[in-house]
Amino acid sequence: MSFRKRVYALVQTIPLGKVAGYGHVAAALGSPRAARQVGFALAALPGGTDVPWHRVLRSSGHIAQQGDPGRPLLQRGLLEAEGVVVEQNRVAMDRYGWVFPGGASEMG
DNA sequence: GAGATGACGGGCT
DNA sequence: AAGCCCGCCATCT
Repeated sequence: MSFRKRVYALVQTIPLGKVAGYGHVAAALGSPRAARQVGFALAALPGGTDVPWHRVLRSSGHIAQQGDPGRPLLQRGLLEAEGVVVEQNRVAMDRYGWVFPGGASEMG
């Protein structure tokens, strides 16, 4: 099982209408500093995958850019299609920010 | 085995 | 508050 495979398996656990950050995904995989690789793995995803890659954004809720202006544009449409409100290529991580199970260390 | 790259993330000004 | 720069880790060659 490669790092990328873990990414695909993990993002598939993101519920509809929610989003997550690359760093959060990487951290959930054991490499909180491998945020780049999360995107690297998602970038390798083909068209028509079973992986909800569009539910993965930057740490600030911003949509990433890949050089292809169509990718972030599609992501924006998919998010809105799920009920996620996007403003200026940004979503309210405060409202749609998904948190992976197992690392539930909220206190208070 | 080593070098180069990239859907990121945080600090400074 | 917004923009620029380097470092990080895994993948590809």
